[in-house]
Amino acid sequence: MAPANPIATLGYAILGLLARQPLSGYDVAARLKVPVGFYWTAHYSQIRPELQKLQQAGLVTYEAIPGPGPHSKKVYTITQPGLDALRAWLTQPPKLEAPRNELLLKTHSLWLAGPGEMLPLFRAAAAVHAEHLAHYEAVRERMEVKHGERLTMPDTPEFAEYATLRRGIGFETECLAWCGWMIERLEDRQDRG
Amino acid sequence: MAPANPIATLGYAILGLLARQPLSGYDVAARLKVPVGFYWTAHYSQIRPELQKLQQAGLVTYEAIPGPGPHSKKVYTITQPGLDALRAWLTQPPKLEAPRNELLLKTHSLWLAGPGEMLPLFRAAAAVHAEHLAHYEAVRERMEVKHGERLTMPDTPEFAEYATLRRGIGFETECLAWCGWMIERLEDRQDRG
DNA sequence: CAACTCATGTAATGAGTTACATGATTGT
DNA sequence: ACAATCATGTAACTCATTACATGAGTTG
Repeated sequence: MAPANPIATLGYAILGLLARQPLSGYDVAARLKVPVGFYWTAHYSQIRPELQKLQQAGLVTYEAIPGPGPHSKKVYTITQPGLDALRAWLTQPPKLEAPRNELLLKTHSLWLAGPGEMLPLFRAAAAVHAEHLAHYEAVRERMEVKHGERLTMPDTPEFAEYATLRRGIGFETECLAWCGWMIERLEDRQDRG
Repeated sequence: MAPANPIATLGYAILGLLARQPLSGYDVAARLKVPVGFYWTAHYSQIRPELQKLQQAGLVTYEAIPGPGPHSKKVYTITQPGLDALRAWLTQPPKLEAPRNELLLKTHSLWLAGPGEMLPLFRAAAAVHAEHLAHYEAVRERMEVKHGERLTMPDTPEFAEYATLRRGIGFETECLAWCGWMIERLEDRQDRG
């Protein structure tokens, strides 16, 4: 039988953020868009109940700061049991992801449509990947200038950030190359009629 | 207001399979493991109600073949309206995917653990990607030998298959390279103490 | 003054997983 | 005999998205 309140992966994602610094629920949501959003996303309405669970389990605490809005701002901080739980989860082998790529799904049926109809999809995808790549490369250069040698030391938060960034750059580069190949193939077909 | 019974992406994934050949529910599930499973997966208990919806919407029909088991085997075939719906969906811009990569999430917190604890994760991941890559490369060679020139013609199902395969190869290659870099970094740190 | 961001909260719906049950065929 | 595969079906559950509501502060 599984434990009564197993912590979901999202819970660990949140703990991972709070291990770096205390954050409000809104700030957690913002970081689950950028930069963590590249490999794990969640909406605020999903984050809220998860933070409550973590708090009830004693893995985080919060301090309510009376703010200007209708609700007081809650700043969450990770506790020692929270850090322990996060460390224990870290070394567990990750479960395989369920891949979901709608563009590839469409690609699998692209023989049903003409090249002219499908080209815009790949051009749009290429543009998005190019934009991401440019952004990541800019962040990378800033990091390399700012932190230098520290980015080769695996025991710093900066290295962890840099490592995920490298993965993002590799991923986007590969996507872009594939889109380029697809566009080439489709344009070639279009030209020949 | 959205239509009463909008077809989910999974529905189009199924239609895409049936556009190639008639299949039983079980066969659809099998193909949503391999080879479509690389970019879209689903369990049989999810596929079943989706097939029912498609059938009620007139996009597929089925023929019940009395089989040996307790239930008669149902072989589903796509209809003309089904093909039309699939073609219309094809050219719609795909919605952005919610990325979920647990290994990257752990990487983001790897500064909390020692290199010796994290190394097995990356070695295991590298092994899985190497295995996938070898498999894809084998399929690719078989396809290139068997179909040759046809793989450059975007209006054949073979090209569509080949195109998604190329994406898989690129993806796995990139994953492997990144895992290799991570292992190198962590081993280096471990050796120096 | 309209639009946007910060910041919390609720409700409803849809997507996806897990576990279970039935039963014939095929391979070890 | 036992396990695996083929093949369908049901129920309970968790995960995730969407839409909505409140209200202050900032920017063009």
